[in-house]
Amino acid sequence: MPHTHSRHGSSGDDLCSTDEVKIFKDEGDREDEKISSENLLVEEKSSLIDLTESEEKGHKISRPDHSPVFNKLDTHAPSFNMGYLVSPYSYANGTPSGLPVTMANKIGLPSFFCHNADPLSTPPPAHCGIPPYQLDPKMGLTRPALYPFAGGQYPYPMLSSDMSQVASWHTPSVYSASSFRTPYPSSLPINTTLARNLEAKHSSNAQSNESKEATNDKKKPHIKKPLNAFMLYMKEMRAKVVAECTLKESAAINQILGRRWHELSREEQSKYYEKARQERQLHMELYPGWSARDNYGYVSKKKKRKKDRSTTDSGGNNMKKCRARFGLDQQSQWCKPCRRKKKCIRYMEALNGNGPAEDGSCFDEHGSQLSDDDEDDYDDDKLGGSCGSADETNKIEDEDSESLNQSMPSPGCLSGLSSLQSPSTTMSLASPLNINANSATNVIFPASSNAVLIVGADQSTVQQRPTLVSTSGSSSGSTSSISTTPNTSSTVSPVTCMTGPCPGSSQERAMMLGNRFSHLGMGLSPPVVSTSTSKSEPFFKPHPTVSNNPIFSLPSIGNCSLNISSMPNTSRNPIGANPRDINNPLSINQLTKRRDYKNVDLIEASESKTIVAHAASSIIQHVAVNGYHANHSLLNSNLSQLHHQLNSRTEKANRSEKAMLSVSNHSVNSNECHKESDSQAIVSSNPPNAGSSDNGVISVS
DNA sequence: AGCCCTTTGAAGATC
DNA sequence: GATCTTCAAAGGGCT
Repeated sequence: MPHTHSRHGSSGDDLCSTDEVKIFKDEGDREDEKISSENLLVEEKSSLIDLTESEEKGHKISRPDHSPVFNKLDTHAPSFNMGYLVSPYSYANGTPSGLPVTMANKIGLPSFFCHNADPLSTPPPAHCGIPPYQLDPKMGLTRPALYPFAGGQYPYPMLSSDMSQVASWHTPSVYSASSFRTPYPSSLPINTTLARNLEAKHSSNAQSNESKEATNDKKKPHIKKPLNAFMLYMKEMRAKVVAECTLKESAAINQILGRRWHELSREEQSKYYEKARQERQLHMELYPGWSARDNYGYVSKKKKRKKDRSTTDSGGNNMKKCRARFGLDQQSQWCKPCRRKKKCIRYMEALNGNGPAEDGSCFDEHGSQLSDDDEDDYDDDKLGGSCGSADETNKIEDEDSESLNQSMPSPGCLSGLSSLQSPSTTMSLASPLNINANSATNVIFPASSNAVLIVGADQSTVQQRPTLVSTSGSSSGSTSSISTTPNTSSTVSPVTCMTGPCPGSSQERAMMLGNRFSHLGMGLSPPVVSTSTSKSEPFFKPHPTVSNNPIFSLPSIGNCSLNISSMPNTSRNPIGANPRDINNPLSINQLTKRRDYKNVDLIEASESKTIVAHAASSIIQHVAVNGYHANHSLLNSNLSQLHHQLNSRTEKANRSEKAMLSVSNHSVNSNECHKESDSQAIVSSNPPNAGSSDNGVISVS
């Protein structure tokens, strides 16, 4: 039950805060719920009966005794009936309380149980004459249940046979049906979980055993989780957004919805929290023994299986290299490299897809640790990047002399890092700032100062790795992202600077990259204290002040005016930082299109990127030493030069890039979805002019 | 065909 | 207790 006191007590500015979210959570003890319910009624819901309260006070047994719902229905306990049929809660805004839409749908409730079915919003007394549910083609039982089950297989096990109807036990019509009042054997399990419990209690009972077997035999119905507030909101608003927008991709739509969710007023959100709470409550009532745990692994069963298989294959003895596989006496069957003491091709092929890093480059064909000398042999192969696996990641720290080129630029490495991210903190490096980079690939460019540049890159590796960190509109179609600290939120720039002591050695850099890479994603500084005296500090300001940092409000570079500071500071994935961001000029669709250009001039692009990287590095160094000033002439001029260099060197590449960008811009501009708020994050992305700044992008922002 | 992406929130799992 | 992980909806994109 919502704690309204806190709801009104908190500042209304931060709708996104977790605290506020919790405000609307009913979770918590039912004790608390009872205690606070009266206040709630007074404050918000005085006009409506707090049926939950009555239910809890007079009907608290519903869950503990696990008694079949039928019994409850049979008794016509008002509390129960109303508790189920009419939401015990009303909305603060006066919206008639009804069963949550989804649950109502789920159980086949007529539309008047839906919150927005105004004419019938107030449910008639359960005993009143009500059109048979069969008459309602849409909301009746005939409609597809929200929780899909095989024909007539309403997830409520007890319903089983006839109780596909029970789906309708919530419906007034059924409720009034005489057949429904037929006492249902109380011994029948309410659901599988409850069945398990009951069976446990009566394990000695043969009958119970039988039913247990039957339960086991029967395919366990999948009871889905109740929808949370946001899910309910999405469900309700998706169609609207789709109608408003030309977007069809759910990922993009979800971004919009996510943003709008945060823009919702407190009251509006509370409505959905209420709905969600009701959903959960109803869900609890419907499936008393159900736990979210029951669904764990449901989605990822296949993944797990896959994983297990993979683990078994790669980690088990099945994956042996030639020597271990065939033995010394059958060297004729060894692959050539093995015979030459090089990488085991068979082994690698078997690993197929796991990336070169897993080819066991640190191990010999016997799987034993290699000495450095041995490793050198393998280096000759140049088959494997040094990144991508945990082992390799660790290696970065261990190998002092390993060049960053080996340890960093590999997309495989980045990909591996990206796999560490939390979905909620996923931030792609693809930035709206990166509109024009030719980069088909990227590079983590180690600046000699406090900066690390992420710019264009070695392409040879990228080509083979569809998933990679994308900085400048990489052709990577996958969402390449880097984990960031949860509280970080800003748009990444192609050139990411890090606060903190400059790693003087390659080891430091490697460690920094290895250990702090997650901070790079959004151009945010890791929680490293920067030297306060450093001139470069303003340039490499840590996250909290990122919005005030000049680097995030760089002067426009050519036609690419950057105004990152105006971007919404969402607590999660910043809009625009994501390739799938609908505001991102390099949204997924565009990235997808970009793929068409990916291989066109890859070499030229790569070459250009190297130049860019160096140039950007110089700029960074300069700024680090001399400090950064908005409209920094050096920066601008260098960028300008950079741009021209790029123009001249990658003219061909640019042509295709521009063509693509034109499409991209068109795509973005044609997106009617951008409300004012939505467009906040849109970086001005004018079609690139031939002469100015389309490449500026890389714009070291 | 099946997974991915993307969002927020709830809840279980893990440390 | 804090953090991580999974799942819930949706549907186009991708493999």
